[in-house]
Amino acid sequence: MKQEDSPGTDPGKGGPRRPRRHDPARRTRVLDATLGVLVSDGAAGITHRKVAARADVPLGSVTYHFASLAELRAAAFARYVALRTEEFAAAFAEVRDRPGLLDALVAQVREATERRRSAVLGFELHLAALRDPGLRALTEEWTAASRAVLARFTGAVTASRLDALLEGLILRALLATTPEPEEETRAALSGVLGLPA
Amino acid sequence: MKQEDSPGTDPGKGGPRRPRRHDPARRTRVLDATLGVLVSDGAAGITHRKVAARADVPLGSVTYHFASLAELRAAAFARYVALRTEEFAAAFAEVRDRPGLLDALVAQVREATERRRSAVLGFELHLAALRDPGLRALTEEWTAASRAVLARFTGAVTASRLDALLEGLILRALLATTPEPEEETRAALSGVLGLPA
Amino acid sequence: MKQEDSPGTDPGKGGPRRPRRHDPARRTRVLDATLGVLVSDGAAGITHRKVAARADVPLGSVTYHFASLAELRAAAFARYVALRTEEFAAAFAEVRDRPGLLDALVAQVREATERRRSAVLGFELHLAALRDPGLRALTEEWTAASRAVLARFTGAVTASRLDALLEGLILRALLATTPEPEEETRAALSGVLGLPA
Amino acid sequence: MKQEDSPGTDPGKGGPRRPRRHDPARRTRVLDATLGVLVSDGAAGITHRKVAARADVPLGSVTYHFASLAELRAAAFARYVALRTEEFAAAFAEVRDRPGLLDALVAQVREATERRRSAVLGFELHLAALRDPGLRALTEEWTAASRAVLARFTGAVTASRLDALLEGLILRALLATTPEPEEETRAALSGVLGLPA
DNA sequence: AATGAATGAGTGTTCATTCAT
DNA sequence: TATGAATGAACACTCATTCAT
Repeated sequence: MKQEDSPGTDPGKGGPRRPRRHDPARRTRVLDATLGVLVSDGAAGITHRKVAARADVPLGSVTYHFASLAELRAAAFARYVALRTEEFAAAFAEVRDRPGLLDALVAQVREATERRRSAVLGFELHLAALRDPGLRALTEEWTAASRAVLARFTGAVTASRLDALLEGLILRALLATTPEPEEETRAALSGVLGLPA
Repeated sequence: MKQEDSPGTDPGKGGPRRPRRHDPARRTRVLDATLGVLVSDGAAGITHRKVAARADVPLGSVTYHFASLAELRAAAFARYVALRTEEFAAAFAEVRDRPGLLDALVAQVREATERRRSAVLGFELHLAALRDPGLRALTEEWTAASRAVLARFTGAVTASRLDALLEGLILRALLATTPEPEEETRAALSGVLGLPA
Repeated sequence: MKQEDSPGTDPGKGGPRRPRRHDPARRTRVLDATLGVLVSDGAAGITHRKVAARADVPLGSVTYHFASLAELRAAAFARYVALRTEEFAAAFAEVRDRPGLLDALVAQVREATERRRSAVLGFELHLAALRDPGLRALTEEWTAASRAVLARFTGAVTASRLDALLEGLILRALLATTPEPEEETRAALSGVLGLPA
Repeated sequence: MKQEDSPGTDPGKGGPRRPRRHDPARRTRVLDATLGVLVSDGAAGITHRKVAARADVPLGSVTYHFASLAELRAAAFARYVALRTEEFAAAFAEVRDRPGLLDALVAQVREATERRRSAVLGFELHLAALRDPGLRALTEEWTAASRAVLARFTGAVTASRLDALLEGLILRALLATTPEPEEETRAALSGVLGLPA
């Protein structure tokens, strides 16, 4: 909270100093840092200072690239949706039939508990959008993209049901202290898919 | 340490003054005010000041009854679960058969969009519990209570699926800009219940 | 910060409950607790709550027995002086000659570093009296009593010098990270006493 | 987040308004204000607000330059030691022989009662260091510097005794309601110096 | 006589934002 | 273009004190 020494000198304590100028990836690095803060501290825990520290950029750099906290938050959520949508599509890219689809869906639930990070971000976005209609477009886009991935195998109606159930299953899985057996997850999804349990 | 106005006088700005001592229901009123703030501003938006203003009690009264914000938040969530559990049970009290159950479930989704308040509180609790394991006991208790209500009609396994699907459907319904037709909701739930769509 | 259960019941968690009425030693217990807080947190760190907790009496009991914090502080200092004066006199009660006096004085310095508590209290009183003339009478009384003890062996003038040097030596001893050898302490006091080093 | 008055206008209540930006000496002014508060109210009486008011800077400026109160306090004490050490050295700069040294020492005691300010600061530092080992380095540095000044005339051993006695004499002088005659002070110091009284 | 609920001023600290450089 | 000093509102929390019981 005070720069005692001139920048560029004293490479000594506390990590690399900052001779950084011209840093084209900075915007992206700031957004990734923002997602990190979002996971740790929630949407309301995002502050310019925390983001700047995590991205290792000067405080002024954050306010320079993003006019307000709200803009920063929205941009970070948008980046999350872009990343997550791609990831989701990739998870189903190799799927060829219904049993394969079921496997992939079950894996989604399992992986959510293994890497809470992404799931927490998703719920943060949901809750933020519940309050801020400005984010609603983003959540709809996301939902539509997810359904489109699933609809390739099932048709729109079933895709929609699957998607809702998936959401509910992931939330339950994240909150459970004793995890449900994977067979039950599989059976629940099978039912909606019209497959034998 | 500085008495700006004599008590009882100056009803001028900002509403009625406060001759209130001895107020046994105060704790509860503070909790209800906290739930109100929670709905408006989210878990991180809870502040002693907002709660005090909404409950029409002095600031010190909030900190007196709840040693910390975390304690206040936890107590408010606990009150929500108690209220919501009772409400949920009541909604299924008159149900006698599977078609009746289906009606009641569909009504839950419909009502969530009509009275966002309670649904938002539920998701706030979920997200808070995702970060704070201390709240996990409360969410588990809540989930168990909800499943118990449903299990009366369906058995434990189906109740669990219904509960997860219900959660997902409600979230989707709350976030949708164009609401899904109620028939689709009904059909999705019917599938899990094993009823003809 | 809230008494959930009726007093007298629940002897369970957190130490003995409080069936205490009629407690004639309470005033004294409160004062001793105040001295404890004084040592830990300094004169400005005294609060009704800390004192009440340490004395295991209800908050109201402290304000009941002592009309204000200042009164409580003054009473605690007075108790300290009474205790310390007696202790000091006792330390010299068996002294019969100058060499014995020297030994006793050196012991005072040594013991100050061993039991910082009393020394810290003494300096707290000095500093408080520096600001609050109302405490000056107490410090003078204390100084006079100390000098009187020493004067029994040395006459008033030397007693006064000894007392001042003792104060300085104790302060230095308390603050030194590497303690001075006891021989040096002995030599310094010897000089004032007119004894061969 | 709320601009009550436009900057530069309203010179009305409470002194001149603040168009002050760019103020490189601000850190030092804040430290001097802190020493002022320290003298008036003691170490525990230091608050950001009192310091800000005394330095005539906004509250945020104090917290900006000093990350915590403890840091502010430590920096203020360090500044005091620097100033006081220089002053002490200056007081003995012209001393050429033992009688001159005695005069200078007696003057130190006399001046302490005349300008209590500095003496009080010294005792505040002692007491603070008694509790906070982090300040011990500062007090040791100070003691070493003082002894070094005196040792120029007397050798290390006598310097140490003189220093301790000086401390005790000053404390007694500050607390006495009826001041001791200067001759007694002189005699006490003479004894340690090995000069004829 | 004794208690603890109640109150609101005051604390340290964090922060979004502005702006001179 | 980019930075960080600067500002004041807001925050959680502590507290001396008052007062109804």
